[in-house]
Amino acid sequence: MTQPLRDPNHVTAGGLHGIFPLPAGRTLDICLKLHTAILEHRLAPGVKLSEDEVGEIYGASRTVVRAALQALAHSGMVTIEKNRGAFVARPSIREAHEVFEARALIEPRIARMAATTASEADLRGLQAHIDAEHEAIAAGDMGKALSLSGLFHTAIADISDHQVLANMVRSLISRSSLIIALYWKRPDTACESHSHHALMKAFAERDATAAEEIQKSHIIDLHSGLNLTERPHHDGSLKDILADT
Amino acid sequence: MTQPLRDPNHVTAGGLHGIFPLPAGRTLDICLKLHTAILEHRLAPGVKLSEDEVGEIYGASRTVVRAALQALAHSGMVTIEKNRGAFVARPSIREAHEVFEARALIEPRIARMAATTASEADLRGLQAHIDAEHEAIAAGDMGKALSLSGLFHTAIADISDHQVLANMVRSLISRSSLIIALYWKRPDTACESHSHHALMKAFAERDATAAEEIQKSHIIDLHSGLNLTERPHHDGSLKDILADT
DNA sequence: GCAATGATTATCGTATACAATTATTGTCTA
DNA sequence: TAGACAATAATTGTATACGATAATCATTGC
Repeated sequence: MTQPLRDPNHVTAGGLHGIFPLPAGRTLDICLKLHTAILEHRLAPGVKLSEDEVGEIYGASRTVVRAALQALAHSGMVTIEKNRGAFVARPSIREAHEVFEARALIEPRIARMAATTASEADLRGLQAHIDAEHEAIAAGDMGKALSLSGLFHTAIADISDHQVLANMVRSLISRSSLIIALYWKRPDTACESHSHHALMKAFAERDATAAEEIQKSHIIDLHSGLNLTERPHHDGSLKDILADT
Repeated sequence: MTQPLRDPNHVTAGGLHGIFPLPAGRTLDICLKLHTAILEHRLAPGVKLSEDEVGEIYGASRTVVRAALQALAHSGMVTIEKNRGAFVARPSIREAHEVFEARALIEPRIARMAATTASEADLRGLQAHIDAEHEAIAAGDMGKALSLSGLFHTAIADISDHQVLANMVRSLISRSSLIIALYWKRPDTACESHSHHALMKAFAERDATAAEEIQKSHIIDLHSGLNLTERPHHDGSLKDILADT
């Protein structure tokens, strides 16, 4: 009988658990809310997250907000600067390369494992994920579509049943969301969802080798879809946000 | 010109930076002290880390101790249970397998990269590491020897110059220390240091492929040196500590 | 007009106090 | 004596207050 990797009262809700080893509570709530806001590109890289401000929004004291921000810093989504505060992270070009190199190493292995462990219910869940993604694209909600695209990868990680690697993947995907916000070439391209379909097919056929290779080339595609030759256009400061008007 | 991955005031001292994205200060100090204490097996898995107690030892208030414990929880060295407190983590058998599987995936790649990027100074540094390890073994300080053995792997990760993967390796090695404390078969075996020698040789010859394969089999060896069939002998509770007498 | 400098303001770092929860101990009863 | 229950003690969760640091802006001198 296998025992859980961490304590059971470490939340398992929402599907994006695991990166935050926090007991359930308001701290975890704030983590999750900020996390999804970043994943949906409603919080741009570089935006300042003042403790007082966040605390007022969510009705919590600075103590709990601080803990949440530090947790987010550990997962790489937030940068904390001494005596200056917390900001939504702004991954460098170098970090962008490294994150996608790491994904290209880990995720194909994850896909291989998931291909053998996926249940029928898992496959239906993945398909529902793809459908929701299409729906969001049709509705023009690009933030949500991108978020779901990432969540598809984390769902595979969950299916693989390798919690250590799955947590790494989750962290990498969260950072990828920031990287895409900063460096994505074609803002309105339908996000490679045909790769996701191909993966689904490999899973359905229990073809582990195919799943591994599809995932690898998919991530290399994503990597090459980035413009990593120049500094990002806007850096999150108010000046740059309003520069277009 | 490459820019640093994180903010420069995120400490770079001591060689085990990187897992703790904290600004320099007392919180980071306490993190590092507890971290090395765990790595040197002076803090056994399951030991309770009371906030008041730790705070009194290091002369800090609970606020800063709490932050340190949460940081350690994020790197997987500490488990926090709601309303019960923080404990040195006690990795399950399953997690032990997963950690070494992850290492077997990532570290060979790291070794390959390090073989091409290592400078002469890097090689001298690694050799010094090995020497220090031998010295500790000769002095009978097994805790320090084991700690240095792990630090050898993190040193390679640093040399590889891939910060994202290097941080993952650091976290995995820290957890490996706990796993070894719980599951190591032969308490007094000279810890495979001949593998480290072989790696050094591959680095010196710039043989990336050899380095990759040596590292892979080295980690598989470590994995197979664990007794992962039964629950750990003692779990940190008084009952189990005194059960032998 | 522009740059340097000093006071002001806002924000973070830390300590401490109180509330909530859990663990322990002592007592009672079957 | 073993088990259940209640009171007590200890520890964590959270809020708030104070001191320290950095950014801002007005003022002054060139």
